[in-house]
Amino acid sequence: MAGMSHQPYDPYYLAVAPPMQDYGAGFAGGEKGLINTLFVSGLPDDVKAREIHNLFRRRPGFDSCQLKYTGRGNQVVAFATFFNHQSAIAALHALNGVKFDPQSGSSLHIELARSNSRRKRKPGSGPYVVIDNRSNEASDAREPSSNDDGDSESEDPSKDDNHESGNEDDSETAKSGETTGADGTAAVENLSEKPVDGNVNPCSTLFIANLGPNCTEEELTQALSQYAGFKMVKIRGRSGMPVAFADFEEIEQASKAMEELQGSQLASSDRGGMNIEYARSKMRKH
DNA sequence: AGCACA
Repeated sequence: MAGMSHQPYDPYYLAVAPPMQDYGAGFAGGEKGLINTLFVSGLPDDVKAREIHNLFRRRPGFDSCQLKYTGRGNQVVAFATFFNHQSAIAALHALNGVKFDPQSGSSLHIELARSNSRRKRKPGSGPYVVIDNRSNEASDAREPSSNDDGDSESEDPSKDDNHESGNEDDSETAKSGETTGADGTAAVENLSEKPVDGNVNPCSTLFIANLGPNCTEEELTQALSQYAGFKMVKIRGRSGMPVAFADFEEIEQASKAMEELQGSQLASSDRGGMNIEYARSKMRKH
C-alpha cells in the first residue's frame, strides 16, 4: 500500500473541467480540474433513481448519483459522481453499452459529463437524488432519498461522509485481521493468515476470469489501457469459460488496475463482472 | 473456481 506516486493517465480521457466552477474544499472530487462525473443516457423512461444507484453503487470510488427528468419528452438522464477521475473512467468502461433493460433492449450510453456535479454530499441527503423537470405530469416518480434499494447488502452510510481529497484506496483495504495499527503503522505480516484479498502473491500479470464467451482482446485492451504500465492482454481457453492474462510493467500498476476494475462488467459480458487476481506466473515476454 | 504462453 506504500507510496504509489504517479497516477496513470490517458490522453483520450484527460478531460478538463471548465474553470468557471469553484471546486472548493467541500467538493467530493479528488484531483481538481478533472471530470469525475458521468453522464448517462439511453435510459428507459420509467427508470428509477434506485436503479441508477444500484447500477453504480458497487463501482470503486462511487460517490452519488442523480436521476434527471429533462422535461423534453420523456427523456431521462442520470449523473453519477465518483471520488476521482479514474474511478469514473473505470465505471464508464465497465458499464457503457450494457443492456439496461433486456425487455426493451435499451443499452446504456455513458460519457464523461461536461462538468462535474456540484452537488455536495450533505450529511442528510441520501446516496441518490431525483430532479424532476417535467411540466404537468403526475408526480408519480418522486423518489425518497432514503434507502429502499431493493437488495440490501452490507452498506455502511456512516463512513462515506468525508472524502475530501486524494483517496487512493478508499475501499476496504484491511478487513480481516487487526494488523493495521491506529498509529498509522501497517504491519502486514501475519504468517498464519490467508492473504487479505483472497489472492496469492502479487504479480505484474493479472489473471482475469468470469469473462463472457464473446469478450475480445480489443475490449479488454480498451478497459486496461487506461492504466499506467499496461503492456498487453491475452485471452486463453476460449472454450466455455474464457480467461485472460493482462501484463503490466510493475506489480503496483497491476495492483492498481486490479483494484479499480475488480468486479466491473464489460459490455460483452453475459454474466457478472470480471474476477481479477494476480496471475500465478508472469506472462512470458514476447 | 476457472492460471497460458515457453
